[in-house]
Amino acid sequence: MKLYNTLTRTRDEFTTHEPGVCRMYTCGPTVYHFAHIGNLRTYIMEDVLEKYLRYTGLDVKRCMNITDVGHLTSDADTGEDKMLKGARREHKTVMEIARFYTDAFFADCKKLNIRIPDTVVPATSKIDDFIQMVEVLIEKGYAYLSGGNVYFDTSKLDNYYVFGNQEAEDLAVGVREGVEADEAKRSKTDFVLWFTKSKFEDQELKWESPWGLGYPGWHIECSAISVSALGEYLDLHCGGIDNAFPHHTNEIAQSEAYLGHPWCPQWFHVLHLNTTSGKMSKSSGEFLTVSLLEEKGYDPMVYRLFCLGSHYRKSLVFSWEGMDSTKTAYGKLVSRIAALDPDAKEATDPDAEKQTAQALRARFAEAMDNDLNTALAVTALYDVLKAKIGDRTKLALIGEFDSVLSLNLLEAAAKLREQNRAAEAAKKAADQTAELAVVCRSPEVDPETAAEVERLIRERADAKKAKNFADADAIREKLSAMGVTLKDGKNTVEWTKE
RNA sequence: GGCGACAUAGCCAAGCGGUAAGGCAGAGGUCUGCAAAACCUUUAUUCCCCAGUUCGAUUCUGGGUGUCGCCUCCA
Repeated sequence: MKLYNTLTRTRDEFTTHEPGVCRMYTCGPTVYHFAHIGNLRTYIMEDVLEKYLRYTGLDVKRCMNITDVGHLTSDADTGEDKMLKGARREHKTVMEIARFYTDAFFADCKKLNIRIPDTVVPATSKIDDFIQMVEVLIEKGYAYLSGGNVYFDTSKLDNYYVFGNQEAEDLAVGVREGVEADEAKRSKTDFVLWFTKSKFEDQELKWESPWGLGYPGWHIECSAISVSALGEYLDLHCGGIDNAFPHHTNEIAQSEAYLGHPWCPQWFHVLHLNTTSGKMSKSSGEFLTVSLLEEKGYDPMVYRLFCLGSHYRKSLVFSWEGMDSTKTAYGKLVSRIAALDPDAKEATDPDAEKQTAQALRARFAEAMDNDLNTALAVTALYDVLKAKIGDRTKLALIGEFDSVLSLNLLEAAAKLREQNRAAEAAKKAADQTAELAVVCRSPEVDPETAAEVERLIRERADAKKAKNFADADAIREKLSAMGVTLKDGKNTVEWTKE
C-alpha cells in the first residue's frame, strides 16, 4: 500500500518494523468541549486507515491518548460552552468535565462507526511516565530548567524542522494575538516539558515532581504514552494537519532524544474540514456536532459518506447542500442494496462469477492502496451493484468493502428490506379486500400525529374516488406542509415524515 | 515576512503521460388523474492562465493568478 508520508513528502510504500504487525498511534481529543464534525473527520479517516490495514491482514495495535490536562482552562474557551459553564456552576471538577467530554467523544465515535482503539490512555494516568521521560531528557542534556519550568533544548538537535523547510529565524512569534514570547526560553523554538509556573491561573490539576508542584507540557504526553503502550518503534503516527507543527515536530524531538534512535518513519495527517468562511474550530466560526446533524435529520452515516467522498489530504468544505446531496446518495445506495435478494439462487457459472468478484475486489484494493483513495473505494460499491453477478455475491462483496468503509450498508439495507416486506404484505392484503391500506414508513412519528395523517390520507382517497382531484391535491398540499410525503399504490398509500 | 497545500461540468469529486470515473442536481422517457418514489437514457471537443518538454500534457517543468492552511489553543 502506498501512503503519503508527511516526513518524506512523498507517497511511500507502507512497511512496518515487525512484519505483520502495525503499531499505530493517534493523537486523541482534548476533552474540554464536544468534538465538532471537523475533529471527527480526522478520526473517520484514521478509522478507515486502521480498518483497511486490518483488511490487508496486518495485526494493528493502536493507541490513542486523551488530553485531559493542561489545556482545560485556556483563555480561548472561557464561557463559550454551556456545558462547561454549567459544570462550573455545579462545582464540578476539571476531572468530571474531562470524564463528561470523553464519554461524549466516544458516543460520537460510536454513532459514526469509529472503532475505539485497543488502548486509550488519559494523560492524567501517566504522569509518572512523563516525569521519568523528562528526567532522562535532563540527564542526557536535552533539557534545562529555567524560570521554574523545564524546557526542551532544540539547539541540541541536528534536525528540528522535520515537517517543513523552515528556519528558526523565519518563525514569526506572536503572529496570533495573545501569544507572548516566553522570556525563560533560551531559543524561541524551545518548548516546555514541565510547568511549575502555570500560565493558566486556574489550572486545577497539579502533581509533585522533582522540579516542584506542576503539570506536564502539551507534547510530552504523546511521546511518553506512545513509548509505554507501543514500544520504542512506532510504525505509523496520525493526527490532524495542524498538529504537524509544533506538536508532532516536538514529539519527534523528545522521543528520539529519549530513545537515542529514529522513532516513527511514517506520518499520516488529515487536512481540515472548513466552512465557507474558513476553518471550523473550537474557538471560532461555526461549531457543528454530530448531535446537531442528527437534529437536522442527517444520519451520522451520511456525514461519514460525505467525508469518504473526498481525499483525506485535501481540505473539505462543509455545506448543507453537500450534506443533502450525500443524504440522497446514501438513501439510494441503501435502497439499491435492499433490492438485492439474500436468498437468490446460486450462480449458473460460478467460475465467471468468481472471476468478476475478484476483479471488483482488486478495484477496491487498488483504490485504497493508492494513498487511501476512499472516493474511488465508494465508487467500487457502485461497480459491484452494476456488475453482472448474482445478488448473493454482490451482498458478500458489499459486506466485505463495508468492513472497511463502515457505512452500515448491510444493516440499513436489511432494515429497509424488512420495511418493504411489511409494506408489500399490507399491499397484498389491501388488494384482496380492495380496501385502502395506509402504511407508515416513519416509525418514530408519535401515534397522535400518525392517526391524524391517516385520517387525512383516507379523506384524500375518498376525494380521489369521487374524482374530486382539487380537494385531493389540497389535502396532499396540507400534508406536505406537515412534512409528510405520500407514495400512492393501487390500494395502498405509504407515507414518510421528515 | 517564512513554510506548505490546492485549482477538473450548476455543485461535490476521481484522475499520477495515451485522449475526462462516480455521486448530486438538470433534461428526456416508463409508470401516474396530476404528483411523489423507483427504474432506464442523457449531460465537460476539455481540466485557472501563459510558456516549455514530448509523437502526445488535465497529468511533467518554469512563470503568473486565485483560494485555503501552518508559524507555540486547535483534528
